[in-house]
This record gives sequence, C-alpha cells and structure tokens, in this order.
Amino acid sequence: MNSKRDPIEVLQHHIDRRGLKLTRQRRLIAEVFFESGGHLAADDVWDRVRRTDPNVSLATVYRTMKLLTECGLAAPHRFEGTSVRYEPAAEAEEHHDHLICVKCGRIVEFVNESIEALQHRVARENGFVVTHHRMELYGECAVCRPHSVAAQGVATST
Amino acid sequence: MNSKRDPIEVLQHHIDRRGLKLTRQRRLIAEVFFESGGHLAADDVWDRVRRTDPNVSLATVYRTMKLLTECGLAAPHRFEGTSVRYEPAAEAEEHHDHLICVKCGRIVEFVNESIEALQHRVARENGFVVTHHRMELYGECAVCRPHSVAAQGVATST
DNA sequence: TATGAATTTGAGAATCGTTCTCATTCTCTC
DNA sequence: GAGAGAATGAGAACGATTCTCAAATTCATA
Repeated sequence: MNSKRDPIEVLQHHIDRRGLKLTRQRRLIAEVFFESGGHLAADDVWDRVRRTDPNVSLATVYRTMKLLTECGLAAPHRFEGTSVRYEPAAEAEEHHDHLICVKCGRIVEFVNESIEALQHRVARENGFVVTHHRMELYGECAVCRPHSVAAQGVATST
Repeated sequence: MNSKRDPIEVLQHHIDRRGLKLTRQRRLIAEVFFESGGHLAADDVWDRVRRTDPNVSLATVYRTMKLLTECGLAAPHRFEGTSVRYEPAAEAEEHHDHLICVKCGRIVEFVNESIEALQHRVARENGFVVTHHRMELYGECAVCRPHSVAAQGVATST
C-alpha cells in the first residue's frame, strides 16, 4: 500500500536531472546500503560492497553516500565518538531522534511530539527560530541490563 | 551557593592528588581559558595563549584541555560541523543544553526540566536507562533576523 | 554499433583535527 | 641544588574524509 519508490529509481531520477551517470559502482553501493540494516559508516558500506566488487574504492563510497544524501535517500549522523553513519531514507523520511546504547551500540529511533513542541518553545523564548536539531540519548538498553529486564514493561511500539 | 573555588586551585588540587606538576604552561592555558568567554576550540585557546607565550605548543594546549576536562573544569562539545569546543566549568557545572545560531555561531545555554523528564520517559519506554544526552537546537537568533524583530506581517519593500 | 564528450573511477596524495613519540627541559621533593 | 619523574615542543602519525588526475566508463548521438 505504500508508494515507497525503489531507491534506485529515485537515484536514477536525481542522476538524470543533473546530467550525471548511473554507474555500476553507484548502483552496487546503493543496493548494498539499502539492503543493510542502516546506520552504517562509509567504511562498513565499503566492506560489504567489496564482497561483490573488490575493486570499488573507498573514495567512491564516500562520493556515492554524498549523492544519496543529496537526493534524500540517506541521512548522515555523527554520534558520540564515532565516524559518520548513514541512515537509509525510509527511516530518515520523517524526523526522529535516537537512543544509543553505550554498551552494545544499538541505535533505536523514536519520535516525541511533546519534546519537539517544548524545544520550539524554549527556542522562541530565547529569540531563536529553530531550523533543525539534534537529540541523542545515551544509556544502557534492556539487553545490556539483563538483570533488570523483568521488572519494567518494555514498550513494543510499532 | 558554595564559594566558587578559583579554577587554578581546583587544578592544583587535582594535580597534587595525581602526582602531576603545575607548570607555567598549564597555569597560563587555564588562566586564558577561564578568562575567555568560553566555547573555545583548542586552536582558539592556542591563539590567545601565544600572545603571552609564543612558545607554547598546540599539543600542550590539547593535553591541558584534557586535564581540565578530567577535573571537571572544562566540558568538551562537538557541535555540527565544527571541531571540539570547550566550555568553562562554571557553566558546565549544572546540566544544560544548547541553542546555536547557524548564521553567527552564537551559543546560548538553556535548561528545561520538562524536556529532561520526557527524555527519561521515552528512554524508559524503550527499555533504556539514560546516562547522558546531547541536545542541540540549531536556528537563527534574534540578532540575525533583524527584519522580524519589530513586527511580523509588515511587508518590507525595498 | 560505433563515436566522442562528459562524467566517473581508482589510487594515492592531501587535509583537518587530534594524539603520539621522543629527546630535552622543567618541577618538586628531599 | 640534586635527582626522579613529569611535562614540554616539534614534528611525525593518525583516522576520517576529500581532493587530484590520468585512465576508464557512460550515454546521447550518428
């Protein structure tokens, strides 16, 4: 029921409009990226790409990730102490923030309208008009605290 | 409401306890840093330090900023697209978040208990126990939007 | 399908911010 | 004021990312 266009098509479109070219490498990198779970660093993408084509260079991965970012298919995030990680468009489409487990590195996304509203209010009170923001909550996830799993009702929000 | 101890004293104390040494460079760097408005990058501190002692090396500035961070006298922040900037302890003592003007770079600090509470709640709902977080709101400050200060809806004919 | 102009590529050099190495110099204790 | 240990300055090294450039590829056109 969703009109979620194939990312490769979107990329193709973007490329056509700019007079660029859809190369074998670009297609491969995009495919690998969208098949993955997301939140990969350029290096991670590179590793996976090379399983199929060992000749692709890291520079090309970087260049392609920038391309994907430009057409809204990927969103770069720089979390604490790590290099930039890219999120696939499907997830990046609507704004959300992140919960990051400091133990296992798991990243959970969440949306909270109340916080958004308060942020805009705080900004306004200080004379700011917010264009965007960054909110990351770091802590331990349920898996990394097996002792305390039973007690709390872990919300399974979908 | 405690007497805000002289940062140099705090540093001295930390240094004594660890068997380190309070050198001329460390004192100078600390002094320069605490006299400044804050949110300086290592490079900025270096520039100011060299006005007094042109021989101090950038490496020593980095080493000293790390020291100051360890004794809680400085808090490092990496904002969007910039290198790490340090905040003096006075400001870092109690938790706060930041508003950053994307035009002029001005940084405003704010505290909002409601947001904090919501953050913890969201985390809990996802099975996380938050240890710390990062929240930065980017936008335009009042100064950088002079047009909109006076009145809204007034057509500006030029 | 062949041609050619323009784009893209791979490889490695370059860059930026930061940390490390190491020989020399300083601090602080006795 | 001597000596042990720590800190310094200079520059090399570093990791992530971008740039450079000759060679290869794409794609529109013939």
